[in-house]
Amino acid sequence: MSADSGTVEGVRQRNLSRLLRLVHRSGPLSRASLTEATGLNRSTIAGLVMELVTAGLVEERAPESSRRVGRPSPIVAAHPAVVAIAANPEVDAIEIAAVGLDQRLHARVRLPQSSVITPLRTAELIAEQITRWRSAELATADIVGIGLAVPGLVRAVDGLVREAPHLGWIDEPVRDLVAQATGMVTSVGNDASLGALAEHLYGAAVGIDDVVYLNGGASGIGGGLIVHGTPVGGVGGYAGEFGQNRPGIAASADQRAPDGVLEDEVSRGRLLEAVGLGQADDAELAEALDRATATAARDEVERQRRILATALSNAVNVLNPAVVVLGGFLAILAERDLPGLEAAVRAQSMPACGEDLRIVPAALAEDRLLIGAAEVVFTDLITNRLTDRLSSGLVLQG
Amino acid sequence: MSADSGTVEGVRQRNLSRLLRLVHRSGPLSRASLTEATGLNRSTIAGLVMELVTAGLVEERAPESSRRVGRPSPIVAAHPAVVAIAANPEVDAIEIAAVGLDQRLHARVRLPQSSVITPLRTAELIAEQITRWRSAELATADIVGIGLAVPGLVRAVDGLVREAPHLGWIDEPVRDLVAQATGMVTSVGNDASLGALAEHLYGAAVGIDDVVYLNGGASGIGGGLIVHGTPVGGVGGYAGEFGQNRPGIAASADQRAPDGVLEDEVSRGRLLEAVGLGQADDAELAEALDRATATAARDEVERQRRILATALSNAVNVLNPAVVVLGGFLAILAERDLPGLEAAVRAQSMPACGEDLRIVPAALAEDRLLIGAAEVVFTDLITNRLTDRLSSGLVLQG
DNA sequence: GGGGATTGGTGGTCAAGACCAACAAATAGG
DNA sequence: CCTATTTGTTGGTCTTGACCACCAATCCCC
Repeated sequence: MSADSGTVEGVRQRNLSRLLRLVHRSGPLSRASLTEATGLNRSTIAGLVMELVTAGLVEERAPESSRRVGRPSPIVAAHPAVVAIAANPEVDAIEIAAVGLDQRLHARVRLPQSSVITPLRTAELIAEQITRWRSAELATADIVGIGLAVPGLVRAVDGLVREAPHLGWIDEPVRDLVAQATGMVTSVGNDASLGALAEHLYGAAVGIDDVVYLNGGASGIGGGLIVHGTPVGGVGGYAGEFGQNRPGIAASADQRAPDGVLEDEVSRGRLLEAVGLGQADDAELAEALDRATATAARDEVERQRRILATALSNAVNVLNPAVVVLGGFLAILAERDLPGLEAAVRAQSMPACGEDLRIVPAALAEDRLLIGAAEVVFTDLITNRLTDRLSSGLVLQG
Repeated sequence: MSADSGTVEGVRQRNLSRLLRLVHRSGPLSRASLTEATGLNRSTIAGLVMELVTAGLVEERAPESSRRVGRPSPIVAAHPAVVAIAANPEVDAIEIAAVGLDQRLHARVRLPQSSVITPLRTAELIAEQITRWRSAELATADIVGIGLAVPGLVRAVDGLVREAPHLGWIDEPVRDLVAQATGMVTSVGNDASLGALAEHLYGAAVGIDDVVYLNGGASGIGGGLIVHGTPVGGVGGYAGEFGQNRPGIAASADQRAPDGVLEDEVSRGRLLEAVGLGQADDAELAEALDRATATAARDEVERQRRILATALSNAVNVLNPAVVVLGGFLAILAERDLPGLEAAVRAQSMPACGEDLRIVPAALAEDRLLIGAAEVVFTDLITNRLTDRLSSGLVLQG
């Protein structure tokens, strides 16, 4: 409301946002490159940067030796003290991290839990961890908000966790609980959607505006969409649930679960079973699959790849993405023969849709969920909460 | 380039666009309601409206008797002379219309063709029709561009028709051909995507930001997506090809085409066959289905509805739309028991995704394709080409 | 070490656009 | 006919950014 988009003051807001977004996403940039990227005047850039510096959001550093003619341009970087707290509650543990506006991971802990974590306990643990960090790693930090990645359906409007089967949560007002416990602005999102966001911004799909992301975890298959460069939520914010789709299965012999959904057929559990493992992490699973000589194991891999290919084709036909990013055990399945999978998907898609398509494994490690959760906080800060940070520079008038 | 988004001049551009978009989409509005809708100052609105009036894009009319206290506010309406030409080439005919910025259909013809129309012939026919109209219905009209709705895959960047199986077109530079023949700005889009756009703006999904649209025609099933209130194209612009998806079919007895795609199973042809008709339009088909007593016909309807429900569920899980709009024979299938179809879709979707979902038949008649095609022209005009229309009002300074 | 090139800093001017306040116009209702 | 209310109209103000000129800083290359 205060930053009317139609008014002249709004221009400055937008330009400040553009600048901050640039240095946040692209990393440290010289002032010269900022003028080039934005098309604004040198003096304008100088003023905008100064405002961001005084707001404590950005830092200017001595220029690097650029190996170029001319006066070196100072480097503008995100202020290292600005951080967001990201958290990811799981069945057996909760992971909490402090992610910097400069894309650095300032701190990170994994707090194992003896029993399944509750929403209230989640809020408590986050609050405790923040106070602990505040007197140590984050003593000088400027915490701008909290982002949660929850393995379940999250209603976008109010951060209510509708259902997190893995955690046993139903209709839990997680956002409000955490906000109350910490007194900080909090946002909650679906873990897979946040993974998609992270891969889009910093991972395997950087610069790609149309992305389909599927992640294979122990509990099933989740996913997220990027359309026009922005994450897709749908009305409720529940979009991306590829795992619940009913896949077309060409050969009926390939079907294991009658009337089952994708994650019943393409599952980590079935892969573990096929190689005779009880529990294993992704690396162990990949290795076991590499070693496996039994035809049963290989057949299971091929079966799952066939079904996955059809499921991906359906998504490709509808969304025509430039890139499909696969994470978790789906990446393992894919990487056993990436061109083969691409070919299989192309064969079942509209030819034109297949042309521009690339299938790639996820590039970010497990902290992609935390990065994505933090990113939501930063996006909110940059686009909506900038005005509040820009303290009164109006004294000059007197 | 000229209208930098970060500069002050861009503000006026955006405000002019907002105003014009409002009167175009919402119809005639009083100046008072424009100030309320935009939050801009009265005097600002006056200036903006005047600029649009002098540009010939908008008209001011005497105020209506508002039955309210106070000075009556003049009505701002889209200028009735501003029109876009919309065309829709089909197998046996080409349909051409002149759609007004005021949402009126100024003129419309259907030109039957003895043989399948070629791209070149399409361009010629459009050009001829325009010259014909120019000396009659559109004598005083201000034609701002041409929009084509093509039943096939259209590459977004250059308007190349990659493949229109129905017309036998492959890699035809339709946009350039039409632009050359007419000398006018031309845009080309997939017919179903344009139908989705029309339903979103003026039809069954007005005000809904997340829409899935499926249209059942004689040649198959096409579709379009609206996400965040804007049409989704994907990288190439081929998004929305639901018909090529491989549906999950729960009961193998329901399968007719082995390894077939959705439009092989759910098809107008199979319905006609089931009721023993050779050719029929949608009304006749609906009536025949109503009359049909043979269990074979009813079974076929139920079979197609089952498969359609699964296909819709898949889309609902991934996109979490607020509304699914069904057109063509899919509307006939759906309307035989709309709550039943909704229930079937809900049963196969994530519960949360199903909650906010409504399934509705398309509200616009067959001209929805033409409306959508014209809309693309208007959107381009409003967002990109406004600058060119605003002729030099700089004389006042002297 | 000097010349050329690029960029930052400062100070000032200029144009553009939106806002604001006061006034005029037009209407309903008494 | 008069008043209250709403809205158009007008002229002035404020903020913002562009542009310019000049100087200083720093680097590459000769």
